[in-house]
Parts: sequence; structure tokens; C-alpha cells
Amino acid sequence: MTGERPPVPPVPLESRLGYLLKHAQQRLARASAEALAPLGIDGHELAVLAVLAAEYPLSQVEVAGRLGVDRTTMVALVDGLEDQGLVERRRSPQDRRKNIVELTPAGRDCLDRAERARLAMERRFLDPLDEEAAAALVRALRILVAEERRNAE
Amino acid sequence: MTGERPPVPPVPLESRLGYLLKHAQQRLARASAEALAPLGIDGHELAVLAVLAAEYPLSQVEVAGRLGVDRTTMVALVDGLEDQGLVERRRSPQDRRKNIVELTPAGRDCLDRAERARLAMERRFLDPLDEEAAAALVRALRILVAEERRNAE
DNA sequence: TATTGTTATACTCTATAACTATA
DNA sequence: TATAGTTATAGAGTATAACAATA
Repeated sequence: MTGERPPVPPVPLESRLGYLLKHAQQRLARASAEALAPLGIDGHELAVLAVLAAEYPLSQVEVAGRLGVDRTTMVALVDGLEDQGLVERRRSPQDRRKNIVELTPAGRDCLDRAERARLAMERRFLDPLDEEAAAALVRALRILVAEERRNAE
Repeated sequence: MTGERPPVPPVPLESRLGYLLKHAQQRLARASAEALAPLGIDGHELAVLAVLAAEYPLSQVEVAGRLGVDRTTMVALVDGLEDQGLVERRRSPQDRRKNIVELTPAGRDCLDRAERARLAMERRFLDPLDEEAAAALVRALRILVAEERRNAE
């Protein structure tokens, strides 16, 4: 009933870290979806393209590992990208169990435009902050996320 | 010659705002669940208790509006809290369509302890940041979330 | 007619198990 | 025996539609 709904409330909610992080994340997710929609991909697919452009060759599990998603989730992701002609699967000659996932020229082109769209979107998202505040936000998030990885061991 | 030596360009994932916000949020959500588990409630339920303590009287839709959740979601939330004896429903005499949701003494007590647990959890979460960085993070998130509400109109 | 609470339904995301083919 | 890809299934979480009671 309430498609995208922003809460109306000035209760002490906005002093809660959980509320703030969740809603900031949701707002960014919506902005990301909007920015990428014209390119026919979503944030997960963009992440796959970016990983493939950064390292080669990678199999499906390897890409999944880089992104922290399950290998079963990876299947549908690669399916979608392959249907759009952005990547291709080919069996690894060294280990025929593995699917090497390869960017096509169309995939590189899409990645290029998607990265521009993402950067523009992030700038708009951070626009209400001055430069120093935006930098401080990113710095803080990096430290907290790095902590997540440390604790995971 | 098959890339046994990956140049290890650690994919710029952690420079992506979407990645950072999502993982920070997930880490906090896990910490929150752990901190509240001993009290038998989750973050959503705590938020309901807090809203009820801050404003009175509130009907189910009104609480839902404060929290930005759907009124259909509110039903199960209040069900759970009522089963635990933390809130009670009573028909509003002014408008018999409305269920006024009321904190019980046990609900107040639970809220009190849960708030303490949440504050301690947030302090632990922010521990890797110095005081100034933590304050800057919260300030930035507040601005961004307030912006979400402005744009939603 | 519109709103509140409710139920039932559907849809998304994710996790798990199991199957195959390869190693 | 273990690993890679795949499929199917089940479980949260959430959105949508519809209904009864009330305004």
C-alpha cells in the first residue's frame, strides 16, 4: 500500500544508529536502482562486471567469493548478464568443472557507462554534505566495514 | 601462464558507497540482534516500544507511520508484543476503528533494559572510531536521512 | 466513500540440500 | 573424496488486494 515510504516521524528515531544506517542504505539503494535502470542492470550485476574487469580470468565461484555472495546466487546473476550479452561463459581447459566468466565488448561498454552513472549518483547522494563531511562519512564507514572483516576471523 | 599470479587489484569494492553502507548496516543489524536477543525482542519491536513511550495515545496506523512500516506489518508486530505482555490493545472510545496500543509495566521495563543494551551495543559498534569521527558519522547520516524525507514529498 | 485492523496472497532474497560432471 | 555449476525448495521479509467494522 505504501510503495516507497519515507517515515513522517520526528520521534527520537533519528538519533538511533540503526534507523539512520538502514534508511541511508535504503535511500542509496533506490538511487542506485534508478541510476542504473536505463542501462538495464542492477547494482549486483554492476559489481560482477567491475570484478571481472579488475581480474582475469575468474570462475563463477571466484567472482562469488570476491563479492561475498553464494555460488548458487551467482548462477542467476551470470544468467542475466549472459542473456544481455554482457558476459560469456566458457569452460576452463585447465579444469573443466570451472566456468570462466568473460566480459564481452558490450559488457565493457556497459560497465563504463554504469560506473559513470554510479559516480554521478553518489555525488548527488552526498550533495547535502559539504566536502569534509562527505569524506568523513566515507572514512568512518571504511573503518567500520574493515572491522567487520577483522571480527569475522 | 594462466593467471596463477593475480595482480590482486583488490577490486575497489570498499570505495563504493553502496558496498560500505550495506555492510555497515548489516554489521549493525547483527550486533543489534545479538544485544537484544536476551530480552526476547528484536529491533523492530524495540522501535515500537520506544515510539509508544514517546507519544500517547497512538493507534496502530499511527505507530506504523512513525516507523515507516506498513499497517499490515504492524499487526504481526503488535501481536508479538502483546503475546509477551509488553503492550495491550484497546479500542479507542473516540473512534472505534482504532486500536490504541499501550505499554504495560512489563513493556516499560523491557524498553528500559533494551535501551541500555542498545546504547552499549552502539558504543561497541562505534568503538573503532575516535569520538570526533563517530560524531561526524552520525551527523552525516542524519542529514542524508532528513534529505530522504524532503525528497519524498 | 474513506479509514482501521485484519487476513490471505504474492513476490523478493537468501540459505540449504541435492544432483551432475569433473578432479 | 572434494569441488564447480546447477536446480529445487524453504524460509524470512515485505508489498498488494480484499474484507468487515466503523466513520
